[in-house]
Amino acid sequence: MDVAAIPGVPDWLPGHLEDEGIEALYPPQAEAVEAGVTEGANLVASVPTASGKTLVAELAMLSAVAGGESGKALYIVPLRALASEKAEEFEQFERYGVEVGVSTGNYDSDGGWLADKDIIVATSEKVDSLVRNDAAWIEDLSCVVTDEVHLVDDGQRGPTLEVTLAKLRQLNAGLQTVALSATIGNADELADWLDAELVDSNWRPIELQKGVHYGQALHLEDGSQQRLEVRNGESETAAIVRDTLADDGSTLVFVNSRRNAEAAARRLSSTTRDFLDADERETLAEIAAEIRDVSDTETSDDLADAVEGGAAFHHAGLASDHRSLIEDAFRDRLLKVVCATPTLAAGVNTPSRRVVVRDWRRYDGSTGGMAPLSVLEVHQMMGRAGRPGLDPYGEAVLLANSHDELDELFERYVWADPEPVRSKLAAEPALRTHLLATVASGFASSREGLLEFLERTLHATQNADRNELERVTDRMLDYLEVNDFLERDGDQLQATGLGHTVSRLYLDPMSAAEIIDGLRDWERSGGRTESSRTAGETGDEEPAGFTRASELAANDDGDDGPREPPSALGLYHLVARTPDMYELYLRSGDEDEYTQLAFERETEFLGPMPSEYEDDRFEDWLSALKTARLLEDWASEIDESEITDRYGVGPGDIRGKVETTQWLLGAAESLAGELGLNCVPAVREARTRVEHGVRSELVDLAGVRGVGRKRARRLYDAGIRTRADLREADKAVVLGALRGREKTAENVLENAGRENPSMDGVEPAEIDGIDATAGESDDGDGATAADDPEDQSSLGDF
DNA sequence: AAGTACTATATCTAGACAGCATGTC
DNA sequence: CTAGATATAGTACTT
Repeated sequence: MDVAAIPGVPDWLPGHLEDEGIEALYPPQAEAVEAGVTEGANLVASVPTASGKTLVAELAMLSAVAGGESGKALYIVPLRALASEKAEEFEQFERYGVEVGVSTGNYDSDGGWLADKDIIVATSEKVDSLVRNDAAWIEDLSCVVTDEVHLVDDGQRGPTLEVTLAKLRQLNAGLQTVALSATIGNADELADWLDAELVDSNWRPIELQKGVHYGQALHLEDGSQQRLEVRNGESETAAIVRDTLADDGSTLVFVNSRRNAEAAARRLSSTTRDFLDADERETLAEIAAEIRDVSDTETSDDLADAVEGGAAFHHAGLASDHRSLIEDAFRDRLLKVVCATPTLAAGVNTPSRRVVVRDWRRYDGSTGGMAPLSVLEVHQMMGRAGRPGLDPYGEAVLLANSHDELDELFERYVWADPEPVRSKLAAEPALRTHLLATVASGFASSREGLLEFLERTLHATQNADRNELERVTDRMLDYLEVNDFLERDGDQLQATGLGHTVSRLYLDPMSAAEIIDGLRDWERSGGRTESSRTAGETGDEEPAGFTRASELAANDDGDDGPREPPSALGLYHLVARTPDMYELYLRSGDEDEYTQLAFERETEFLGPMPSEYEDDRFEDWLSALKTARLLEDWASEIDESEITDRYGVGPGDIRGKVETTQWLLGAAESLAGELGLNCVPAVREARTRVEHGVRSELVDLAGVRGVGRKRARRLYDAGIRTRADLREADKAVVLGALRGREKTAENVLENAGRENPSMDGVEPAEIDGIDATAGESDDGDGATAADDPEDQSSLGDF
């Protein structure tokens, strides 16, 4: 189809597309247009990665935005990183007056309110949250596009997407719904659910050959074979990487664990190293240096070492700066190999000439062994092969080490159709969250109303039998009522004040209940007590250190009155055991170590400690303790490298934990405030400490922009203890504490509100323990966290 | 004594969304 | 119903 023939789009669009070199639509795009996607029709497009889904979305959104006075389009993505990536793509339309905005949990576009934007990109949870909080512009939407809609199959996050789409469609009867999916077996059911036209196609702009390597040959799905020799002492993967490099192509290797990714990258770097020219070596060395600057950890070092040889690993333990450095270097063809966990299969666009799916089984504790990856997941990985416009074709390869496995892999993955996508809504965690939110934001006010609302979900489309859904619904309504989030009056359901708060805070009601119980228990019991005793003990013999409150004595005059506030560790533990925080893995030896810690610090925990004999619960509780101590270490200014070492995590994991803790403690503060509890200041302090990674005495200083944990400590040690001190202090001392960096010092003073921050002519004072010439490089803007990676003064992910 | 090659054994396991408030002349 | 790669310690053998 000629671009000039597309109906319903703005006048400028055909010219724009031609400028971009697009003269004709790809077949699936043309099908979408014929199905009316530019004329308001609902559409489900099930097409391979990189086959032009984005243009379909753009056509839909632009036609919707251009059409009406207040038309507005929403683009829903599964990951924050995709939100920014997509928004950047859409910004090409800003020159035609189409404003693009982003909204995710940690980032809102600057330059005005979302209501002023024409296209808004957001994660599904953010959209859900915006609906719960009555964002006014939601009713102005004329088009919603959902990317990667097959993720409704995900047990954890799928229900959110499903319910959110149902809500958007209920709010706005005329809403055009476009859903983009990977190729799946039952796209027709999704179309059925969304009352949509269906484009179901396997067409790709670049040929993709799937195959299996076995022995000395690559067996391709078209029946052909290529000789691909594995040399002595060389791994199969290395042989493929070498073969691809001989043709000047790069390889993406998917493996099943972080450790495997790191080991594979290290080994493969000796293969790739031989193929680098002098320029590449130099640029890679620069990138390696940037990587080391991101964080001073072993992970960072290992990554930099591999990168110097032209290989890299990629997984969620990396800091986000690490990840984008790797992604960019791979796109620029500097890196010849990236060994990745599934982060990269679902994440930002990083195509490659060849893809090797090295591991097709992954450990799964719930099945007690290695479970095969789903066909969809493997196909998603394979779909990364072939860079549009750069490669003549893509190849995706599985590895077999027996003839039987060769056959099995062809059956199981190469020739197989992806599993059908199934709604996971009828599960307790999903329903307790979404039932409460649905009632709280007024979509239903009775059990029948709820069930009627649930008719709009994919679950209802896929399941004729409503029994299961009703059964779980009833159980969860009881749960919500018992915990005082919902009130029932006859048939009527109403959210309590608390229920509204929980829904708006975006907490799992079970997390809220845990937090509320913990905080209340603490206040009721005077800071420690019976309930912090091991539940399995009868109480005749109190463990040592059990009666701290009596030692503190001052207010020990009864049941009420001010209490000793909970400790940071206690609060971190409280939020760490909530279902909204995912658990750290307990390694061998950890169990003993944390059991001991649990008894040493018994008085600090909020709520009862489960008995050691309740295996599962106790283990979860210990795992939360491990997380809590990690957070406490972070909030005690322990070095990042020490923490990654001690807990066996990567720098990215620390950031992730810190971020979740900030959110949950923020929520805890709101709940405590609403319930009139006394611990609000303690909660706030624990949150601020974890946010900046500082002890309490630095909280004020670390709140100054440009001052992170390291700089705050240096300033403090130089005698500057508060933001106010910063406004008054001797500039020489400030400059000395900041290791002689003038720009940094000026910026910090300015951010602290000092009248004249200029450092002209100021000589840094000598300060004990600070080497004025060491470390910190001055890159010009001085006050950002980036010039001193250890500062970690900002949490920005983008 | 140090290096090498090999084997037995222990260890460990993917990912990642969400609140709020509020600034500055 | 279902494990396998890697790190590490240990061992035998060579140089």
